[in-house]
Amino acid sequence: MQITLPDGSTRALPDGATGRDLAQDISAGLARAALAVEVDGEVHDLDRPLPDGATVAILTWESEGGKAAFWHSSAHLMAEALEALYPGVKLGIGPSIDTGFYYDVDLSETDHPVLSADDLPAIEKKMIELARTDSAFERRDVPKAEAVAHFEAKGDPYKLELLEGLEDGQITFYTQGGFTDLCRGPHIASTKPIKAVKLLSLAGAYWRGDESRPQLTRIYGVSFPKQKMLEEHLERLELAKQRDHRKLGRELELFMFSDKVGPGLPIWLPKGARLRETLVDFLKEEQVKRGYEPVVTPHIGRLELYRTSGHYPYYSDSQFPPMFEKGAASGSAGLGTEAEGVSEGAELANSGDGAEGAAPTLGGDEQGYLLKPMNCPHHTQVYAHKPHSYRDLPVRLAEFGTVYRYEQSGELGGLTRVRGFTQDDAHIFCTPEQVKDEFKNVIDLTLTVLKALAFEDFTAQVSLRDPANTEKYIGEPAQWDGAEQAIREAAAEMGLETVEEEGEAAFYGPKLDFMVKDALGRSWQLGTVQLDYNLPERFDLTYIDENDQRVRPVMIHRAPFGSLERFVGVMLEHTGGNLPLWLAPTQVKVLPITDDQDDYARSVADDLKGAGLRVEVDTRSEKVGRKIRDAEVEKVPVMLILGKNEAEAGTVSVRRHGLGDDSDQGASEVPALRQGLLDEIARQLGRA
RNA sequence: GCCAACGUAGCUCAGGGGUAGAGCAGCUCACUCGUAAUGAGCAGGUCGUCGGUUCAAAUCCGACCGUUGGCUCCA
Repeated sequence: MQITLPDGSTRALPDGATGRDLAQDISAGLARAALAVEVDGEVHDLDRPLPDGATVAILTWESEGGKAAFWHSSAHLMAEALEALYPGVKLGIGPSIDTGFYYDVDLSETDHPVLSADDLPAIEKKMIELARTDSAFERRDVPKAEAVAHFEAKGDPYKLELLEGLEDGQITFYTQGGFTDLCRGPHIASTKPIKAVKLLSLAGAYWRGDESRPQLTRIYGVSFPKQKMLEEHLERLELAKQRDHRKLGRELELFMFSDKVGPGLPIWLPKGARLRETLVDFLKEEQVKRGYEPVVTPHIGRLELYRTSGHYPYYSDSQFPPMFEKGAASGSAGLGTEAEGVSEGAELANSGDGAEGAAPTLGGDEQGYLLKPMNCPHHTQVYAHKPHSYRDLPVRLAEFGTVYRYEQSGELGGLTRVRGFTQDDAHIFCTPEQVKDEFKNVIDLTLTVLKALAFEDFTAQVSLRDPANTEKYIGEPAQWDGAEQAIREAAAEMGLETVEEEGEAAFYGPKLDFMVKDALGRSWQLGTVQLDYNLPERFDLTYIDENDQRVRPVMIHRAPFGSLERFVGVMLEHTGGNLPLWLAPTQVKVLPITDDQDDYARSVADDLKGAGLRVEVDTRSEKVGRKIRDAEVEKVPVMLILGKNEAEAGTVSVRRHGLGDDSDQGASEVPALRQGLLDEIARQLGRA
């Protein structure tokens, strides 16, 4: 038979040859490294016969598919170890993931129902012991009835439930050693290559991700073909922790949290506020250039506003409970408008079944106020305050609006998931024909912002309707087709590469999201551009078209940063806290060598401050070495070292963060330095 | 919210049934110094909160508060 390799070349093999035979045919080294094969795009076991005419790639540890097979096999190995250590354990699912593998297990009927981190080393040990037996992973087709009988005998309800969703004739078992699992595969050939295992963490995980189902114990782990690779992996995890924005935020004194203020409510310290304001100023300028008009709206709004928008009470479990006016008819829970009443409401929500239990009532006519969970309802009122002509459109209303959402306590984390945050929000009201140009305008803005921050590894995702389920979306199908096409074209014309995801659109419109990964590899959504057919309808927004007809505008929600909090968090992790000059809270630190130079240092600082730079002078009674070290630790981009020579010559000696001593000792003139820094900032902002 | 771990000085962490310890940071003094930590002294904590066990609790138990990882990667 003929097999095509990824490079297009072909090879003739005897009928019934397997992936292993192919690897062997290419080279003995490849055969040793081979973990699995990719046959016409699908990953298979090494020892399955290859179909004639297939395109086949040999997968090693270096490929994603190879790693996936390795880790998936490691999950089975862990399951085998668990069965050996904890007889009676029931197994959920155990896939490979991007960073290793996990298995969800139910230990409730074993003699060790609660697993703790202390138990993990024993499981690792057992896994290694089992791996050394060099047991083959054997695949077997199993009739459904036999599979059901197998798991009934074993008493495993989870596997039985999984079987319900599978067709007879498509069911396979894999066995290694004394362990057999329902599994589609693929697997590596044997347990032998699994040389190093580390079980990393334990977590509760609801069966099938459903809170109403039993909670299983999820064990996360990672494994490698060499001990050294595991050590390197653990080192990388340690290094990633150094870049954690929570650690950097504390060390650089950017932000904090206070138990007294409340969980998930970040407090910006002076240096963090400088950073934040710099970001805001930059974006405000870019927005003005692009035709946005700033507006300012209150932090609360009547419940009626949110009933009209549809956010209340529909999303009430993700909102802080409403405030009711004193003496209002509904005061059954005794909530007043005073601060005490409000915080008590929040506590109620915390101990109850979400805010629904906490809200005094959810009656349809309650008068009261809601802390705003988004800015759009307010902005519709700005648009609605006067009639609009098609000649006015698009109307672009921008506000750095602080919003509050009652995230579940377990969801909170650093600056990436908080309960109070500021969106760089804007709402564009336009005609359907303008949608494409508006998307282009927003993409341009977003790319400008990401470029100024040297963000390169982000992905842009276009979220489309689920074509199989069109009735759950509001608006005309033709409108959707047009809009989805407009987004695609806008992205293409702006040179933005996108991935498309069907079924990820909101019910009210398609969207374009910008996603990035944090230091630990978790994915976060930052910027977003969302089309909305819903709110203009609900608020009865209109404009008069050229035929003197009242028609609906299209609304676009957009936030290039998403939230300032999350954006700063992710940016700190990307830069490791080494912020670009334009953004650093302290841009320049002046370091006089002895106090004889203090006055000169202050005069240099004043000169630079006059040009708008953020400058500090270190006049402590310390040696320069110490002053430099502290400035380096604070990650100040520019240090100016001033001694007797500089003071006499009227020059400065420049040291850049992270670069050590530079060669121009004492050689820079202050005006040239000042201009150089200003030019550098302009370049970073794309304004050179 | 649920599962697991954690919570000791501003930070990093040690200790552990007999009422607390280090380094750094801070303050004072001396030192006036040329590219990543000058020295000495001083001060700083009701060991997250509340309750229980005990002659005695930071230590053991419970509840609560908070932090962290996970609960969306589908045999």
